Amino acid sequence: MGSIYKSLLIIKSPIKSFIGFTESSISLLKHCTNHRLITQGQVIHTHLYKLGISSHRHIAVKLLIMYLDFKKSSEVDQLLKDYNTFDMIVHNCLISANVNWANVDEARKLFDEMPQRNEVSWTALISGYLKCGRVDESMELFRRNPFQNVISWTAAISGLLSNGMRLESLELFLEMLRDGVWPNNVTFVSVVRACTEMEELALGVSVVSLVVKLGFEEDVSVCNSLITFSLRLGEMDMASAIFKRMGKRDVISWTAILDMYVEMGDLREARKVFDEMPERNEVSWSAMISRYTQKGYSKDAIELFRQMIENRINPNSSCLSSAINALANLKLLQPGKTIHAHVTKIGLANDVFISSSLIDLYGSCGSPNDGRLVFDTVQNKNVVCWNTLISAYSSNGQHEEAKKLFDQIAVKSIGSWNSMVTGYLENEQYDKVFEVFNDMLLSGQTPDISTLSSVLCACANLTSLQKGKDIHGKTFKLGFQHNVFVGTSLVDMYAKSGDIENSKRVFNKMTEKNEVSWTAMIQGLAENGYAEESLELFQQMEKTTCIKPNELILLAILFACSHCGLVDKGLHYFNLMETVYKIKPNERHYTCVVDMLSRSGRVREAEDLIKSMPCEPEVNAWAALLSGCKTYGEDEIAERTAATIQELAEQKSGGYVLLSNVYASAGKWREVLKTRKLMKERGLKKSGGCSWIEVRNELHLFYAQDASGNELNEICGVLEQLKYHMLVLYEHN
DNA sequence: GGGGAATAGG
Repeated sequence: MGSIYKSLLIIKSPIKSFIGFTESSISLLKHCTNHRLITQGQVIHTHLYKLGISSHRHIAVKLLIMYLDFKKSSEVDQLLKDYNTFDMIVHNCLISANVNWANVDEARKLFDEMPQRNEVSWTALISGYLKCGRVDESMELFRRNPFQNVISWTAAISGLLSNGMRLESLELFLEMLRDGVWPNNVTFVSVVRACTEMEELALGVSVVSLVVKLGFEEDVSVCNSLITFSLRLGEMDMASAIFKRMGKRDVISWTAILDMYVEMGDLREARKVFDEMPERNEVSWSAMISRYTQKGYSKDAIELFRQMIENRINPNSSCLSSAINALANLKLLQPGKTIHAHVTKIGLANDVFISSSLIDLYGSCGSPNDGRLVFDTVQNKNVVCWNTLISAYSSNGQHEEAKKLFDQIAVKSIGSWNSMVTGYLENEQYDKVFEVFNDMLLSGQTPDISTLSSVLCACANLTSLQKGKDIHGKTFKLGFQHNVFVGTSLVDMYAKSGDIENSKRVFNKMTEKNEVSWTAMIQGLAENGYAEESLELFQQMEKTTCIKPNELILLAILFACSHCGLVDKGLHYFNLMETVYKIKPNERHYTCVVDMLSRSGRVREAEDLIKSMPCEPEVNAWAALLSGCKTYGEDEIAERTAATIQELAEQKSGGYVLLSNVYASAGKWREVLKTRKLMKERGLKKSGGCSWIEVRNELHLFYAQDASGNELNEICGVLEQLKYHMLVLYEHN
């Protein structure tokens, strides 16, 4: 960036004639075109005009290209007027400009008009057809091209590749070799990309030998594409070997190797490369920022984005969308809105990547309707925009809107289906999860890892073992049985359904286990009463892996100790939490310990703990304490605790529910009714309850809020009768 | 004047 301003100063300075001035002007104009520096380009134009050389043939062509690229039609018209010979070069410029604007038909008209054409005219049109997917027309032209050279071959090879015709492009490459045309560095770049996309390791290696034979092993671009090839095929050693023996490296080489460390899961090393890179451009910044976001380090991503702005690097659309994603993860609406405003200002509001990130941001921050506003302004919506808005609606419980959108999508992607599935899952509407899943299978869409994990999660929550087993079967059919996400979901599903044997079986067979997998198994064992095994597994995890215990694992451990009467062991782990594991116990951990102490009769200690808590105790903690008091006859503490619960009940709906449950368990039905009535009067609502039954492998769910009209009356009638019977029974006893 | 390599949303 700095160099262009210096060069501009030279032009402005009185030294107007030096050797190579024309060449300098041309490269400056090229620079302005490539970097979209329109104002600077115009300044240069004015100076060249004043110097009387703006109509110099080579300069005029560059000016024409620049204005064509900036779509400045009046300037283009003026130049064409000045440039009185409307020759082949001008024609070629106009053809390639039209190709860039996706006006290939206009380009064809110009091509047909030409009295004389050269290799450039042909190649421009051949690649023009390929760019808009009109392969047949392009190939027809390619076969008729009288000026076939390495460039037109390369154009066809890479064009076929970008149309997804990988095999055809490689066949064309072989044909080219048979024709006796030698590939150059650009050809190799395209061919290596074809091998990458086909994941053809052997073929790629033989291409490498050809690269060496023809002396391109020192070419930076070729090496860069070979690094990417190695990375995509998981050959990390090969990638770093190529990088190490490169005599010359550029930003792209460095960015590619940075990505290698990220792929290997070593973000710290990636950051080291990033910090040590001799040169960074917006793509390098963007790579680092987007990877931080993807791996869940949203705060680091935002921090890097801030530094980038401070360093006056212009963020590109990838960067902006990653930054917005990071903000969405952190639910930071206000800064997100600032970027939204900025994006609108610089004219990127229409970018599909940025727009879908914005939709996601508004959805994550609870404003799906603002996401809708963004959605409506996007001109070229793609399926991701649709899916993101669906997720935004459904994760905020607006299922009708989500469904309406979903039905409007003409060509649904796997993501569209998954958005619906995840939406219902998040809102605990498990029957809908199965409904969508069945529709999906009927439509012919194959589920992916995400779908199966979600559906298994629904099975786990419904403890529907039969359905879970069906899905387990499907994972084998689809070849996902070794996937870590699917495996973890299966472990969780079997554990939650009480089938601990199968849970263990799946866990032991898993080839890759992550933190979540271990958590699911440890938790599963603890909650199914296998406290000792759970503790053993925990110790095994600490010994054999480098996974650090998380909040949930420790909760499971405390739970296990509590239910097994291992009070001292439980207290031991509780004390290790902050000192060794560096995890601050939350209210749920405290509840567990309070419960543990109360159950074992150490009621006074339990009360002391609850009172010393740095966070607000859960109602459950008080309830555990109260039941401990009852068991061990600690009337004095019981009285205090009951008063506290009564007090809490005044503030929270959960308190009343708890209170009524406490009364219910004591058989005080009149008190229960009184509490319920009190809740109603105070406008407190119990959070939506849900129940279900499984009849002939079909799930039927009932929601508390679902019941309406006659159904509700019917249910209420039954309830009233039940209540009456209970009262009568109680009074008689 | 024509061909290409690194980053990117659900």
